Amino acid sequence: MSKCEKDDMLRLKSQLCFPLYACSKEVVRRYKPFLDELDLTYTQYITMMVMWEKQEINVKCLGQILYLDSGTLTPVLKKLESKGYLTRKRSKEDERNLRVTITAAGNELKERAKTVPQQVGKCVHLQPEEAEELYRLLYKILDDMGL
Amino acid sequence: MSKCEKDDMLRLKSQLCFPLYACSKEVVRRYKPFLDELDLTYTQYITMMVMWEKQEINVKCLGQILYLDSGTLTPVLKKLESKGYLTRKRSKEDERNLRVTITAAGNELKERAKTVPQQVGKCVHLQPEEAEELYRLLYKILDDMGL
DNA sequence: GTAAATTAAATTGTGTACAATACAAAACAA
DNA sequence: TTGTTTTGTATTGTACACAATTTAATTTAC
Repeated sequence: MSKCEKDDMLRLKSQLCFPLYACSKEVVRRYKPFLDELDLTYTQYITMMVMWEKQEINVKCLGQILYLDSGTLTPVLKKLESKGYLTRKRSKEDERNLRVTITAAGNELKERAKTVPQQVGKCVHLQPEEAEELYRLLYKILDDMGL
Repeated sequence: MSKCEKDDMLRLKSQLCFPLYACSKEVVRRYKPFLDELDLTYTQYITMMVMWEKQEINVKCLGQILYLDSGTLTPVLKKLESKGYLTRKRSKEDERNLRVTITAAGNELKERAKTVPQQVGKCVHLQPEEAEELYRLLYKILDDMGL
């Protein structure tokens, strides 16, 4: 077998986009075993995180927060509705807006999800200052690219 | 409309996984206009980056470098083969291995792709030291999670 | 030397992502 | 007003991403 070591992959390694892409996928993968217990996918999980916070929101707004469009959100929200965690209803004032509202069951799920962040955190061994710096740099890029 | 500002999204913002996930997607999106000119998707692009470097490799090996499995790579490689950028052939020594080899056309594509990194780089305004630190932290996480 | 285990790819099924399009409701303009 | 534009959501089509399964080839264990 030829060399599989990741030495002199200068081009790939020099791009910054690649470790970002790979790291994102690997970290999300670390969530899977814990989210499986809640029968949630990662996308459903981050959607519920917003719902726990906001309780009620429309799709556009949700998409701005999650950096997702209606093409992605519509099926996710329908799935979460079918699981009984939220309801979808057109706004009376403006029929274009779809109001997404969390249900009691949705709020109860928060209790069960409480330990997920810490459990995943155990898989990523960064010093607090490092995590903070990483956090700062990622948001600098995000803000910079202009939501 | 209710508040769409991303204030007090403490939960979402405190997770580190989320900015990683969002940032990865947004940066990849920045590649699209440039990759469109080459008729390459992002996944095809990073695959070609490895091929430009290695010239020949098997699928397993490629997957380890790109953090992708055969389920993702097989269709990508077939697509790149149909575009004439590489060939796929079982290894003589071990028929289980599929050798992926870059073609002359594949190598020629490298010339046209040369400017992509700098063009995307213009969209992300990090200081060199910041980029280096981000790079270091991402690879620390990746290495830490054990390829 | 053959059965069992392992390995590498491919296939299948589910779930994103997102561009492009469609469509209906609301805002705007002449 | 009535026609035009904009806006919010849904739909369609393409392309990942990955777990799980399958298949075929090689290795191993005995």
